[in-house]
Amino acid sequence: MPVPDTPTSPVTVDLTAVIIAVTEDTPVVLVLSGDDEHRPTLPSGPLQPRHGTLQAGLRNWVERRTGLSLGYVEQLYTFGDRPLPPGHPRREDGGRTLSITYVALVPEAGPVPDPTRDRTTARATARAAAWVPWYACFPWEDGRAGDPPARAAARAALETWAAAAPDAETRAARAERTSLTFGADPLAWDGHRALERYELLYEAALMPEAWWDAGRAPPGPLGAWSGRPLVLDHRRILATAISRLRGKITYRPVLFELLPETFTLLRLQRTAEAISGVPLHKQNFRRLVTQQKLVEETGALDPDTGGRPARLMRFRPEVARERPAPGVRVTATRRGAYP
Amino acid sequence: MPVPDTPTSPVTVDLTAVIIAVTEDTPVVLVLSGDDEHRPTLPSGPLQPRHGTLQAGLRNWVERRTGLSLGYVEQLYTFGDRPLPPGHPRREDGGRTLSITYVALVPEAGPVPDPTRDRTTARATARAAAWVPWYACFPWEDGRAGDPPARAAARAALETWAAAAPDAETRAARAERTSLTFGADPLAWDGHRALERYELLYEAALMPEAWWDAGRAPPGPLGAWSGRPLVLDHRRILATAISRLRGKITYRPVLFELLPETFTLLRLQRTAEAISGVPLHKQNFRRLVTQQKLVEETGALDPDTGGRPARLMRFRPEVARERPAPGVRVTATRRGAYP
DNA sequence: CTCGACTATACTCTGAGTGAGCATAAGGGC
DNA sequence: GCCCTTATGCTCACTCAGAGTATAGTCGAG
Repeated sequence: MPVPDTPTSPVTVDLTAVIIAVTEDTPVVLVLSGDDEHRPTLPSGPLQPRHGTLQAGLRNWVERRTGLSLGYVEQLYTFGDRPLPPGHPRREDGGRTLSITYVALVPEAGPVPDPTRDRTTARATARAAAWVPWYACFPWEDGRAGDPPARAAARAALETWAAAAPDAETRAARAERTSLTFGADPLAWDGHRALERYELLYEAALMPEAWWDAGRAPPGPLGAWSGRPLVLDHRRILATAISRLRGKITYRPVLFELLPETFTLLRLQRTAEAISGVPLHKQNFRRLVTQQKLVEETGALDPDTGGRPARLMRFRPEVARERPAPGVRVTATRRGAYP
Repeated sequence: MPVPDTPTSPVTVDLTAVIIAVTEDTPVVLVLSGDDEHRPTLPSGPLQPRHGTLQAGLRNWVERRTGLSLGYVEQLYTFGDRPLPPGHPRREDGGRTLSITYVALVPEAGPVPDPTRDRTTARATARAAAWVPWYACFPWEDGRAGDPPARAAARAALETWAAAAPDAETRAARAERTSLTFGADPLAWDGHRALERYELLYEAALMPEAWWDAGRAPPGPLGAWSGRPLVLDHRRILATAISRLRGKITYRPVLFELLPETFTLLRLQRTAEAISGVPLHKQNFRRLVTQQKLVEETGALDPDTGGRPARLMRFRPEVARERPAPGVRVTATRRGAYP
């Protein structure tokens, strides 16, 4: 319902993909090799008239850029307030760029992205694709091996920031948010708040992106704990995807999108741990998965388990009809870390 | 990263609001009086250059259209594949309209929308705003008084549709989806699947919108069970909002956005029931809310309870720091319906 | 060929949380 | 005071989840 006398913005829409896999118990995301400043970038491309639907447009871009043909795809969020490049406070025509972002899950065994594929079609934009581990970008999010040092470092930096607030009220508010998202009790750590944590760190100017977006250089090296930045707001987008996924695995059987047709229970557990960033109790995890009837036996055994061979399982899709919210509960073991 | 040789679509962006309140235990949504065919429409307006952020643009439009100034607002979904008006298979310039949709929650006690406010600013587009009960649009979603007749009617219509499938495979798939979303067991009813249910009914051509979108008139009256349609895809958007909200109240304290500053526990329960469409066990609900420390006593009593006066409570925001997922569990009482 | 390392799998114990319902308290109308 | 209404307190049974112990297979070193 456009109103006649009101101008509308010229808008460019970018379709951006967060493509997730879990390889050797490591959660990874697909990026294209860096921009001018050598920062990795998520695959994306502009929405075009020939794209029938938004999702079709996304699949098309990903295929052209990386050769990957996606399976599970889900819309993530629409970002409209992109940081503008310094020196360009606003586009001349008053327009703006929207990013409609999607998460895609691909099984480890899926085709490996092949940038040459793109080059053969003579695209000037072809760049090398690579898998980057999530936790290289978010070291504080990986609690699988116990409370990571980066977590304490982030908390300390935030506490300094909170204490430096101009007035008591701001100080209290900052401390409140810090304790809410980075609370010191490892048992109360809430994996779902990954996005909140990134946003807090950004706001506290502890992420270099905050400085770049402001058109300035970071005051100094921020330390290894702060992780690897991506171009523009792509690290924020990745944080959004992580938060969303961590929630989703608890009530929908999406984990299986990340696994091959058959897998062992340990493999399933490691995948759940990779996504949630938390160590799980092995026996209880198996009990949960089996008595929820999420999987069924194939009858085959995995030959290279190392010890006693594990049974190979397969996902049982019927579970969706039987249980309202089939998924894996993720509560960290009290002892922290793997046994 | 636009690619030089690829055309981009001219895109118009519409910001659309699903504004929710609960009045007298009825969940309602704010609509503007009908379009040409007298169908209600959600408040919306085009994104403009002067809007700083998407959310600011939305708030601005809602304020201009209805006089409401929104509190809690959350992005819902971006729809890009709007049904095109019949006779216009595609816009001449190849462009399209995106709808970025938001859910807003307002307390019952909030200001009542006043369309005259808009008229005084001489907008030709001013139309009367009204609150429409959700369940007028989705009669099958309201299970508070026990299994509603509309639910059985919808299921029956879907089963007919499934049986009429051309081949056995399609037949099985349709029956599967029907039983997944509309399963006959009232105990297994999953409130979160509201969107899936609407989409299934749409696909089965049991919603008039499906016919309109195809450029045809529905073959006949569909029966009261099919509920009240909205303009374009707005009923789908509302279904998306319902699904999202039903999920969210279980792990975030958003219910309180719908309530005045102080309220009785029964009022809180009725609000939870209104949103979830399911009757709750009174004593257990109180136990949950109190021992989760979601609320605290104000010391005051509600004078017009009817029987024994109820204590007035208030939300305790500190709970967000103490509990990872503060919210109200919604499991229907086994007996169904209110006692 | 036996032992030890390693991993898979089975089972037990225990306490917290939840579904259900009974019982009691505190108002109002008559 | 009786009865209706709603609020509030409490019990009981049962399920499920966290933690840990115990047993079963397989491999490789000695």
